[in-house]
Amino acid sequence: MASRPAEPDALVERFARYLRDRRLPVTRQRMEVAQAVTRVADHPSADRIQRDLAERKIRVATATVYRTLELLVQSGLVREHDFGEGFRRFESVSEQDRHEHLICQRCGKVVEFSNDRLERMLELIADELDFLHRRHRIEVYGLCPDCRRRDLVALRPSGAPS
Amino acid sequence: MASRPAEPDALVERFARYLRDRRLPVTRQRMEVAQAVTRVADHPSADRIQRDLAERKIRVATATVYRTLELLVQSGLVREHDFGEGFRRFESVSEQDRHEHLICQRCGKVVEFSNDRLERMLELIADELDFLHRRHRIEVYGLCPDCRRRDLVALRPSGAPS
DNA sequence: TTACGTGCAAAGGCTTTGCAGTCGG
DNA sequence: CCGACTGCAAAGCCTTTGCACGTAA
Repeated sequence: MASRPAEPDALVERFARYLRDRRLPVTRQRMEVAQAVTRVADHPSADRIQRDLAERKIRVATATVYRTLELLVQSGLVREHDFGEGFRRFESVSEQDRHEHLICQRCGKVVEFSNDRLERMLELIADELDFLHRRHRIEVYGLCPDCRRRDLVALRPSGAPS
Repeated sequence: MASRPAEPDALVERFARYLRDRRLPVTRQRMEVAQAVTRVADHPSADRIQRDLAERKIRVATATVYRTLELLVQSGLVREHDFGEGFRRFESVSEQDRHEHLICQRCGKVVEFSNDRLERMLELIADELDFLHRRHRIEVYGLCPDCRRRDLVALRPSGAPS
């Protein structure tokens, strides 16, 4: 179900092409950030991306990380999310791959799912209300299988849950 | 379709009861903020609420607005939204009233809609993935009828859109 | 060469926190 | 009275901006 991120190299390559098409410099930093977005699993934040690069001894300034992410989003190669955590997350998009998210409220894990009927319904609903549908997002918050199980176990021994 | 906010007085009253039940002080500021959330249309931000109160010559500190909103959210009487604008919005909830949002990307207008099938589908999908569904949100971004029309008009006269 | 990018640090916008004074129950 | 709240200002967090220097093409 859940889509794997686009091949890192594929995204980097497409980003490079995007930049060249616009006569924009293809810099080391831009390529590194693009690569990190696909390399780091689970919808990384800007900070997470920067730390991933740091671990690999690649120093890129915070401002550059943000500026590059903005370019990636504009290019359509990366999707931006706000799960209400106080910071944004990013995710590489392999085209024609629409999917939504389940977010675990306990451990923060993010799982993807897709359902065509769901997507189409929203377009219809927008249409009925005379809205021009451009994009949408669907997020389900709850407990992932692991945390859900852990909850049950925690409840069993004695009496009341916290 | 779109639900009207709960009667202001109803919400204030229920909030007061909520506080009393927990032996928490029912203060003037708390009641004013609660009232403002339902009075101000269109999913106000904390700032919007504070300014609404200021216009009515009611001075409530920013911190108090935020602290009260947190209580309101915890009480379940108010829903919190993050439409990715860099700030949060709030909305009073008249119970058993589940609805989702259409957000105009041009003028920021927010329209509500509800669709039971949609809601149920998400519960089913979560279930299939062994997730415990607690809540979800669905947001459609696009152009409201007005802005959509304005766009057409703007395109008609001569050649290219801006 | 030259426009555009990068790093750095400072500034910004929203939200939270610490603390002394105040007030609801 | 006492615990909880309020206002105020400062601090926090993520993100953006200004500017001098560096670099892709």
